[in-house]
Amino acid sequence: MNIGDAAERSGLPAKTIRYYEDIGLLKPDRAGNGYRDYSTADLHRLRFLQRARSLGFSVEECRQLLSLYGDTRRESADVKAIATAKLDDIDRKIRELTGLQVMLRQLVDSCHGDHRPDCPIIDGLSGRHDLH
Amino acid sequence: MNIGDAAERSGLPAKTIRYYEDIGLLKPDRAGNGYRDYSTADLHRLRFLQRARSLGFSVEECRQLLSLYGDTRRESADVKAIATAKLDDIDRKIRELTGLQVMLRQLVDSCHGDHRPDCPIIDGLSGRHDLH
DNA sequence: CATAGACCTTCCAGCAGGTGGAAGCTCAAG
DNA sequence: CTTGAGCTTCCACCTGCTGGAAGGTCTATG
Repeated sequence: MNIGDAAERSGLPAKTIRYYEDIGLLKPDRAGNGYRDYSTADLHRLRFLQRARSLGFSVEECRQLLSLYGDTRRESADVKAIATAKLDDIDRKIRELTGLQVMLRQLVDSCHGDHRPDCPIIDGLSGRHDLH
Repeated sequence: MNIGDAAERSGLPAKTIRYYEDIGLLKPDRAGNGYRDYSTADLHRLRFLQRARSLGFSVEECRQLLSLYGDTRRESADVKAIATAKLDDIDRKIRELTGLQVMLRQLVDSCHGDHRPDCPIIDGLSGRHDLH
């Protein structure tokens, strides 16, 4: 399978697939004409990467997961540890963003948004008033 | 005030402060010895940057906000528009992360996390089962 | 058989937003 | 006078791609 098909079937751009090969996440065969030739196993790896990346795993985490993926003697607990750490990250990010949301909402709501030059958002960000 | 003090008082690393100068976000004076000399106005800008960046504004958005900040004839509505757009971004990010959280939580909860080699997380990420 | 256009290849550059380190100057304390 | 902290510039590197140039290849049509 050519890279275009692999791209379409994995949901990843061809550029990204070549990049993943560059950094050693997969090594597809080459056809006689020099074109990359993706097997169904390669396609599995690509789909795995697409999902894991979109779930917020870093490329390095994906690399770890892929090495566990290919290892039939791996322990389920190893994988769970990575996923659980990621879940903690996500929890933290949501909490941070929610904090920002509250702060920014306060700023926006206190702004009259008209033609007067004074603006509570600018004042708030400049630290003239304490937002906490 | 030297860069070290400015760093401590603004909450930004000295490296980052120099970087912000490089990209034209501020232009502190220079003392006779060549050291950067930060005024209280500079410090305001740095604190502004620290807060705005931590609130998720991009550097370019900060640049816009700073130009509005210094412009006494700016319209409050301009600032409100930027902040409101940012709030939408944050809402969207929180929704996305919450989606990921649900998915990943399902995977982690379905994983027995023991010494057996089969692992629902790997299986889920590899697309063998549909998660939706 | 020629040619057009879609596909593939490699390589090089750049994006955001910094961070790390080397080499060298300056300042304050003892 | 020396030591160590702090400052300077410059250059490279980080993540995770993305865009583009220059060129080879494949397929359909005339």
